[in-house]
Amino acid sequence: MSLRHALLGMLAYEPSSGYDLKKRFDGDLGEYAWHAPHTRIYPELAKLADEGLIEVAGEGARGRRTYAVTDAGRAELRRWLFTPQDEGPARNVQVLRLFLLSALEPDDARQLLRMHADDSDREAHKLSEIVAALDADATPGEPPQFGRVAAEFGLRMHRARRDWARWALDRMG
Amino acid sequence: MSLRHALLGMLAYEPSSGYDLKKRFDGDLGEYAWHAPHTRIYPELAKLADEGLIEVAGEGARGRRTYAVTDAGRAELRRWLFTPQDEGPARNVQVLRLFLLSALEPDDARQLLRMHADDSDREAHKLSEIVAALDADATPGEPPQFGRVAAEFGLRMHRARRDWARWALDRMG
DNA sequence: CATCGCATGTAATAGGTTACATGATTAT
DNA sequence: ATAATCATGTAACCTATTACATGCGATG
Repeated sequence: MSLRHALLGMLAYEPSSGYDLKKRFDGDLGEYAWHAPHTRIYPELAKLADEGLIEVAGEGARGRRTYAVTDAGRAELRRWLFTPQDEGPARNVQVLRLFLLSALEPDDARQLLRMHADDSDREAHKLSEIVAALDADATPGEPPQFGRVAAEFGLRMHRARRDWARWALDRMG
Repeated sequence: MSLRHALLGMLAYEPSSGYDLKKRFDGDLGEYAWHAPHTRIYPELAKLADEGLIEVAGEGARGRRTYAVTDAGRAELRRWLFTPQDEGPARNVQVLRLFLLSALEPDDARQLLRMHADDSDREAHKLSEIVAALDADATPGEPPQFGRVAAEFGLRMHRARRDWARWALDRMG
């Protein structure tokens, strides 16, 4: 279960309320990395607090509770991040689709590969624009900008997928 | 939910029993693409049969039921494969870990990136050996071997991740 | 006749989604 | 005033994991 670690990580970065975290899940983080609705966030925060991994750091208007990680929480986050990926069971729709290509007629398979290639190409362009915008805003000599680093990851993944699909098409003749 | 489509796809490839499918999930498919335990396979097969997407094509010893896709099932599979990925909510542990790098001290982040790089390098080597073995066995002029194509995908993904991690390390100084 | 693999199932629990609900504050 | 947004919650339902269970058939 990664939700708890996503929450720990975000709280380690800065103390936040459930509502703050929900907004982050609605943004980049939720789009590319991990998503959760508020109905899962709040109970999980309660559980984490119960286990002493986070604590209420302040209360605000409208019942707002700001949480912060405890030392135990920070240790758990580090432990998780440094545990070489057990990965759990595979859940990769993209790769699944590849495996299922073999259930299709060759013509259908080719058409699908072309779709994959186009799709990745579009995503790669989208990301390269994001990357360019981030680079334009960056002040030189700054400490590592992790959004930039994650975007680069996505960019490279999509390019690799595009190139792979083209390679496969080429190979099928 | 992709399990139903995984099952449809495998049955479209060849009629099988729940037990046969379970074994496929325990192999390559389950390791790289999608995993499911038998306790999810059987109920899902029952549901698919109920909806008329598959049907019992034969019964064997020990209560064995062999299922085959119906025309409706084949149509649903095609529809799904050709629907440009709605993808559903993000669930990507790897990318999540990247986002959470920002919650760590720079030294820790560097160390983790090095772990990522080494990890991917190891996986890439593993896959390149598999690919080499597949290529050695291949008879030239054969129709597309999809296992080979899927392996190539994995290989390229790992290489891209490795190169990305090295790029990130380089960028952090 | 014992053991292993085949073949399917139930039950308990946990994790995740969707719909519905509510009250407080800020902005217009 | 009124609407928008902040902020949290309940309940019903579905999906997934894990542990436990059972009986048949082939092999030695």
